Amino acid sequence: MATLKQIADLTKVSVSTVSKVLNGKGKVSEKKRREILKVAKELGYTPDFHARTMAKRTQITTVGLIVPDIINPFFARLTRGVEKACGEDSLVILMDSFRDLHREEMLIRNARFFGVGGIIIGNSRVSDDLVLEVSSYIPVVVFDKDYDHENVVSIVLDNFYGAYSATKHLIENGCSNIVHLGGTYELYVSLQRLEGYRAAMKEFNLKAIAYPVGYDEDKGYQKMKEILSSGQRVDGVFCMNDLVAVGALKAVREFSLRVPEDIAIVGFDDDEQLCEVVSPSLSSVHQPVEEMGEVSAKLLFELIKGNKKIKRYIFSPQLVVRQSSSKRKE
Amino acid sequence: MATLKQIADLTKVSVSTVSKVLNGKGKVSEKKRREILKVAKELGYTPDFHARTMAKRTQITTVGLIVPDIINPFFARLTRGVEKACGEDSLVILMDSFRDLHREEMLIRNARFFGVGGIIIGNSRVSDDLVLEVSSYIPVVVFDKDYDHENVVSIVLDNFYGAYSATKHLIENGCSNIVHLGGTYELYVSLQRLEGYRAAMKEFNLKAIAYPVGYDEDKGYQKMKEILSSGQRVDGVFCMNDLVAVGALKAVREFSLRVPEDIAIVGFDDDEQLCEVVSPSLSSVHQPVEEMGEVSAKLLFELIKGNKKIKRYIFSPQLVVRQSSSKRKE
DNA sequence: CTGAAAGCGCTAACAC
DNA sequence: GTGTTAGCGCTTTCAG
Repeated sequence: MATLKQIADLTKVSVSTVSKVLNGKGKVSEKKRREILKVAKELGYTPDFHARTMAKRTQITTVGLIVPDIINPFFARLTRGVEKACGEDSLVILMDSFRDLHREEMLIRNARFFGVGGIIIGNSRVSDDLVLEVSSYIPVVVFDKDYDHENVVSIVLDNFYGAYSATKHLIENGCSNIVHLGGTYELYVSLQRLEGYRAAMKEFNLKAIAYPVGYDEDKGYQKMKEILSSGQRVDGVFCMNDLVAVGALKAVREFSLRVPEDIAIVGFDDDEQLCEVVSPSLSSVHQPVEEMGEVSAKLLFELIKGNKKIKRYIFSPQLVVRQSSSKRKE
Repeated sequence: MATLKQIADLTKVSVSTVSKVLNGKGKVSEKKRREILKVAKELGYTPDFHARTMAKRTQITTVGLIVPDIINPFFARLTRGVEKACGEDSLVILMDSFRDLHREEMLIRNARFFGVGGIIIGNSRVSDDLVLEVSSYIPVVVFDKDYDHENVVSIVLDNFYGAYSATKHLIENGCSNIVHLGGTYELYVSLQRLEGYRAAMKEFNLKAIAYPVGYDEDKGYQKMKEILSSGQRVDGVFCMNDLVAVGALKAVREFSLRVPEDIAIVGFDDDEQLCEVVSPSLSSVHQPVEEMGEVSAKLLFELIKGNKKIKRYIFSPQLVVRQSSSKRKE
């Protein structure tokens, strides 16, 4: 790597003169300037990033974004949002844990050695201790869970409301035997959605029937098949996420039942790529993921700047009605 | 930010002693060591990344990964691969151009000021001039196109072969009136796939009928509807990508034709999330994207290390047969 | 054991 | 106009 000094030696001037020319500052004779520019180009000179940020006061802040799985559209969208919030003067260092919790903790713990100004943890499963530990060194943004530490802000989605409105929608569209295919209950998010579902059912004096199912298509498929085989009366299904819903949809079709006429289905997350491709298209509770990513980055910048006022930011999900649950008023 | 000097002052020792303790090097009296560790923790000391990389010889190499759209599963997978290749000692700076060519060029041009060791350009539309310009400063890995410059290596997929084998597969499964819904022909990739299709058709003395259609679902849907409305005989469709194929599938279903019995369909890219969710599931030509990402990172590291021997790396796609084109032998 | 000193590459006063 | 100097925060000889 070419350095200022090399250029200086080659052109018989001082380092500072070279620096001036290359940065277009101060006055330098046209002759030297030409010579310097020429040599710099020949050498393919590129200023050393680290040296420069050390010498200057003004740093480019880099944010460490830790996701469990960049292939998952949810996190890809989140990433997009974060990227958007980083204008010209911030960089995103992406760290994928490949769904390995151990690796994830390692990444979080090491992040501070990589010169990031702060980190965004796009996952709700991190241990509280780790968050607290890391936040004593650098600002942290986390999702889905509140922390009362001055270097941490959390972004939460109103899962309760999302589940509530999805369930209510099913009810208002004529369903009365609505089951909930939920996530495993050790996850906070799953519990909140379960509660939202229950609240809506209770409000209309309907019996809540919920199963902890899981998070992928097959889980939804298997459980739904089981339910239908058992002869249990069902005319509506509210699912933990879109994948589970797609699985349920598959099972319903196998039983030659119509969606939404016989059974209406609503998912959660609103992965458009998925919801609009299946037929009938799937109604789902939309999370403003991209916006959430954008806001998390902005809040991180605030934290880095020293603004300690913000503790959390709540987003409201919104139901997107598609074919799988509409026109069902009887 | 706490510095070594602050700790040194507070503990009445020299900077170098503090450095030794914090790095576990050299011999330091137990008493001082304790004191230093204690103060360091209190201050929430974190070594300055830039200062450290400057002082040490051993740098963490960071790779700049430029993608047009991280939400697109193709690029998400590519990113995954790159991440995988970066072990403990490399970081990925992700830069999303949001499909804005102008922004993309800006990102590529600026990358070198961010201290990256090299960049991977996950897009085939960049201008040759830009690639050449940037590669005079830092190593570059590009896709789909060859360059004869010592600081550039390219990763290419054998699109011709992929298209050829997909088409041949359709023929061998009993199709003879096979149309190709292709991409726009200004894209190199589209042309290669078109040629592969043609080659296979020619080999079996069948008439090639190809249309430049585009890249999204709606394009495939519209064109297929048009074709079916026209009464043209069709029993097989080979599409530019999976989205187009899904669109075509939709159109075929609307005409109450069976897939694959009446019309078999094959896509390209093998986006599993998509292919396995539609029904019937979609056959597709698989690109080993993740592996491509991994290899591109590895080659970039070679380039950075000074290995100038590798110029390009070719990947072979592989057909994945699913319901939309199978069991059709008559 | 401990610390002074040099230096990584660059910037920014401040002299000349 | 141009060069000297003093750091930025850290690591690493090398004396003591």
